[in-house]
Amino acid sequence: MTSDGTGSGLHARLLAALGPAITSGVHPPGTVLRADELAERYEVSRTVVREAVRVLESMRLVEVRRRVGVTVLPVTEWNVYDPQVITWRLAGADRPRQLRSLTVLRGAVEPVAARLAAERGDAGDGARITEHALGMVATSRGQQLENYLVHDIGFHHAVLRASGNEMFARLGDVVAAVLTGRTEHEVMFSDPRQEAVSLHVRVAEAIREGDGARAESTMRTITEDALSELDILAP
Amino acid sequence: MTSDGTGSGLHARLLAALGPAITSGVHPPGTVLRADELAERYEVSRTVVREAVRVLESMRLVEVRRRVGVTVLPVTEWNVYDPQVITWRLAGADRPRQLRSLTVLRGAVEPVAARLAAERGDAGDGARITEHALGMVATSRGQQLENYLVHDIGFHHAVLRASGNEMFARLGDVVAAVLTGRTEHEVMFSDPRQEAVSLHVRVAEAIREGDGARAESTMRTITEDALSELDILAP
DNA sequence: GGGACATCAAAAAGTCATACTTAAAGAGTG
DNA sequence: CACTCTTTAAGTATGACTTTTTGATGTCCC
Repeated sequence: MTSDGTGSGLHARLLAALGPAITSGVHPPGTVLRADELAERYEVSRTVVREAVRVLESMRLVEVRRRVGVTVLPVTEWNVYDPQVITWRLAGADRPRQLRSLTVLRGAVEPVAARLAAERGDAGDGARITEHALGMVATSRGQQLENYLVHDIGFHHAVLRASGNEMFARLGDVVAAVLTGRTEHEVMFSDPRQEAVSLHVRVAEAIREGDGARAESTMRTITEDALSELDILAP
Repeated sequence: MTSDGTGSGLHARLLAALGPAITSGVHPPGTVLRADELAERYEVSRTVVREAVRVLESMRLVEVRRRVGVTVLPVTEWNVYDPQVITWRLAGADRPRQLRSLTVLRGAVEPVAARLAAERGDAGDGARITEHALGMVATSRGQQLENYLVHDIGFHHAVLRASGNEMFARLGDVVAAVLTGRTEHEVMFSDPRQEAVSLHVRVAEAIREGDGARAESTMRTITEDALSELDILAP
């Protein structure tokens, strides 16, 4: 398996070249690419180009019409929930905007997910969530950011899954990407704030106790903090 | 342009056959399809099959490995935010479950979107939203469900766009699909409830006045009503 | 003369068949 | 148990041909 986005085949490699090129604005909306030209430029067969283009089309990054070619669509058309598109955009130029959009989305979804987890989750869910919250506590001091991140991601993932809602659960990867990005790129030299850690523990408690309202409001504090943190970094 | 999902090319038609077949469980997870077999069954060339399969792969409905074939992935892998996947699932057997997931998602997102619309939206946004709310009022009596639906969709779409958040805005189509489905399939012989209509008007007012808290809580009432409505229909 | 409509040719994607390469699962062997 | 070897199905390349669409050319009628 290829751990990064780049698959094994030529089509996947072409996709990994074209996708970021489009989302980063190298080929701005309205640009028309011709399939033959792409085949020549990237030294692959038309077969390969067609497959990659079909995928871009399904992501609504491009539209392909006969006698015209492959036209890059405006951002408003893009399937911004597609994991690949999210990855490409997070890696590219409008990373800050993307990070903000996703954090706002988290702010809408995670508190509700926490409430549902408290109301509908079973003991196993509560245990998993608590386990990660405690893991965060254990790794919150002494420059163990990597391990802390694992538990942070695990915590949010577990809550989203425990909500029992499929759409929420699928946002786990998005949250993971945001948290990872924060640790990697943004300023986070020091240990995480103890206040943030304790909020996670309190969410876990509320969920275990089945207290939906408290789980929701506490989680809302967490997501609001995440948003303010962004505002401080990029006002 | 093809008004329905079925595109013009053979690959699109094959996709429109395979996608629903997978999401509806005709080919349950774990099923292995061979490309050659598909080409024969649907009487198309391997080129066409490959293009369709590549798209299914990018939706994470299938995984394709050499020497194995095209394997249908478990539901937990599917890109459930992909508009096409949503459409297919709404048209298929697990429509009720899908409708519920989406309605819960609406319940998380729309109230927050309404607050943001009130806090950040401009006069034009307010005007558009109000226009649709009034349109709902005007069409709420006398069996004008079709026109009512147009304004209902327009209202929610306008609020989501006015939120200024790209991710929220992209959920407009999802909401439209849910509302359309409700009108078409579920019991909705009679005129809409006046109470629901007036809630929309009040959200519009709150947004125009920049009252984020009121916009949020009123919208929350709307989405909670939508959820209870589902509970009544499918407990 | 000018606008509306029909016709036509070129361009680029769409489709197909074929030949060949490559990776990997599974059998067979030491 | 590890190693090799065969077989299988996907991956890639290419050439020939079809189809759609657009923009240009041209014609007719007002």
